[in-house]
Amino acid sequence: MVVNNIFPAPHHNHKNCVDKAMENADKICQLRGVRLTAQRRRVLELVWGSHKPIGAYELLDLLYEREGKRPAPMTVYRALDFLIEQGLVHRLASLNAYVGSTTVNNDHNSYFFVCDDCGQAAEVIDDDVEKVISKKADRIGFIVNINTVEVSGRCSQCQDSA
Amino acid sequence: MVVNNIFPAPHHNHKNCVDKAMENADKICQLRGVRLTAQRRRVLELVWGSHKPIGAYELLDLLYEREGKRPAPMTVYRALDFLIEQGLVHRLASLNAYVGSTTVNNDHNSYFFVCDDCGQAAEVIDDDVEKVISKKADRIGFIVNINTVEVSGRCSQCQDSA
DNA sequence: TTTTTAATGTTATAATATAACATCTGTTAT
DNA sequence: ATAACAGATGTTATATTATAACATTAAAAA
Repeated sequence: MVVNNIFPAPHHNHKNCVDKAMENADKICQLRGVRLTAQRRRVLELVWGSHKPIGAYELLDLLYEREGKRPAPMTVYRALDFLIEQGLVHRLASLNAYVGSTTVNNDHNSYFFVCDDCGQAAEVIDDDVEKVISKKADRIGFIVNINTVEVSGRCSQCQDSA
Repeated sequence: MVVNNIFPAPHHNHKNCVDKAMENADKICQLRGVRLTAQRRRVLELVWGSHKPIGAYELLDLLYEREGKRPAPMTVYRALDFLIEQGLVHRLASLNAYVGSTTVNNDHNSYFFVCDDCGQAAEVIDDDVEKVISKKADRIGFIVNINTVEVSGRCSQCQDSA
């Protein structure tokens, strides 16, 4: 039985999510004394605006649509670098795509469920996976730096609409 | 305390590993009625020959060294596709690189520890991670297809030689 | 206001991966 | 044996993702 689906409902008002994320990002950057410049803000908005992980070149296309001119790839990659550094965005290695972080200023570990069908990604906070990994790591004398955990499959909504 | 380091010793005789892997691959392909052709065999040998995950274009370079002419990328990618399909090789998404599988014909789940320092990757068979993930997946009604679990950090040997 | 640091612009190119179609080779059926 | 077929390889072109290097501008600090 599905206790708690964490994938966003198909027709929820995503603008709210974006707005909240942007407010939060502003707050965090101010707190940290780093600059969420216009460019970075634009990119973060677009990343959040997409309901699924979005590629760097898709972001370029969207910037083109929005601003009338297509910036160089560097522009987007630099913004993404900053956002990732600040934990505002995650990169999904299995997709070469970027997604807004729902866990900023949260020192718990998170990982991702990615639906092969609708393409959405859900970030999960769950220390259990990290615990198991670090237990194993201890046993082999490995010092963990970064856990890349990306689980592909089918979300409950897509199963229902099969 | 390090109970069991699974990273290969720095100066072990790697040729043995390769030979065994190749024998095993021959056996498996025969059993399955699929063809481990000369090309595929060459690529598998080179993947295994590298003591760390190797990129597709590095493989091309090696093929050039070995055969005197550089094949087209397709050649290598096609061989890799086959090898991955047969579970003889894994692709590490976090590195865009390929590594010989130590767990062919083993239905247990495996994942990777990757040393940022020496670059080596160790494949671990350990159902615990998979169990934790699938428990979480159940709770959110997610049907798991593939687990991408790649843990970066520092292996015990590299810590010793710090 | 200088000076110096951080951010952005710009051009070029690296690195990874796939599409599409032609040809060859090994296997199966006749 | 040989025709027919399927699978594997060859070949050319191109898509996709990402970074390097250096010039310029804008913002913060001295």
